Amino acid sequence: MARTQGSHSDITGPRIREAAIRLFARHGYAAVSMRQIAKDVGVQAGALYNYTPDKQSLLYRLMRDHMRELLAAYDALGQGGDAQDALRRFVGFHIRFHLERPDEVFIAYMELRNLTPDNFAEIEDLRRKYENELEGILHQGQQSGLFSIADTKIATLAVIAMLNGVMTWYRSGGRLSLDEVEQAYWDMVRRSVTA
Amino acid sequence: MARTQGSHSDITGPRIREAAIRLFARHGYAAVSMRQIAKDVGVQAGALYNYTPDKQSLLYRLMRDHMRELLAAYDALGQGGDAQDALRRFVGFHIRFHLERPDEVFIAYMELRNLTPDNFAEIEDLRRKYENELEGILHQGQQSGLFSIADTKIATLAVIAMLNGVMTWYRSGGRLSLDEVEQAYWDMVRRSVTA
DNA sequence: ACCGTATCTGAACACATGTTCAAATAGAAC
DNA sequence: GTTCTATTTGAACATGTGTTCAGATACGGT
Repeated sequence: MARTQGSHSDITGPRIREAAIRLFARHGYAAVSMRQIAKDVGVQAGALYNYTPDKQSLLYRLMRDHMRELLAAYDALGQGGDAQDALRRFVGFHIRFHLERPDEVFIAYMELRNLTPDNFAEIEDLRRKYENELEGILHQGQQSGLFSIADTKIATLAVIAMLNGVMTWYRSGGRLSLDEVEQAYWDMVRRSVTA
Repeated sequence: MARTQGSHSDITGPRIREAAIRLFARHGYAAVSMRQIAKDVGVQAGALYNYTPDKQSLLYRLMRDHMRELLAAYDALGQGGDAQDALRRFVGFHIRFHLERPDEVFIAYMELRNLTPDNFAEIEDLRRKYENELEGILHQGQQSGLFSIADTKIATLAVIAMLNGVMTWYRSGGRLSLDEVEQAYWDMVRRSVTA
């Protein structure tokens, strides 16, 4: 026995991605075996190697694609307005983008230590690019007198950490709507940097 | 060959703890084997089982003890002053306590998913207790008109997330002193909740 | 000096791991 | 209908996993 019905690269490829994302997010990269992923897809373990050279690359590509999507989506937002407008745009974007992909986000910042040094460096580079977008906003607001920030680097990381916290508890259909959550975080972020 | 020179429960026990903390923090619970821990201690894998019934309990006790220490240390801080004083005390305590134990902290919130359901529930209970301390402060400040917070539950988690961010970047001997870091975070936290 | 016990070793167990590959087959192209 | 190739299987490989345990040994008490 070998090739099964309905087998095709266009189908199996994405299904492997989806299964890996779900399983890595749920149990962690190290705790998930190639056989578990294969079983979830409905295929034997060996078949996975038509789509990834090894387990490490599977993780790396997941994270790399996620970070690229993040940067591309933020870029597509466009610019305009003053620093406060830009900050508000950033907060809203960050919350919504991340809540739409909880599994990818979880992986992207929980599995960094399971990347090889080379892969780690590349992902870190992408992450830095995103942080720089926020730091640029804060820096500009500080220059123009709109914000009052002791250290823009600290503030950047503090704001991102604060926003990331939303993923540890928010569940759609819960007590608060997405708009209410966004409003609450925006209030806190705005006040934490405003002069 | 068997029992080696200088072997004693009082020595090996703590060394196993320390090795497990370091290795779990560095590579993750699932990626660290009992043999690696044993090698780090300078002992055979079998010897570990004089100190822990199994690998899971090793992780659980690490996290449980850490959370208990956290709660005990915060309790020992004492009370007094208004909500703003209490909040300042909380911020300073949280930053300092967590920066003193980066490995334990890392484990305590990265390895939750590797706990059995029972163990997970117990750790979550302790974490909740700690969060309630902060929520109490915010709630009291809101009642007394000192703070202006839309939702104390969100604010609690946002503040803790913000403070936890410090551990992702702070290194002693870096650009900023501990006092400067504490001051910067306190400024942001205060402004984010103050009326 | 001897004994008893706490402590550790080393080997073993059964099973899981990532990865490779010849052989088998389903679907596309003609 | 035949051929060709992309795709999958199933078995195998070497190594690693958590855990157990009989036997060996060093230390504390007498």
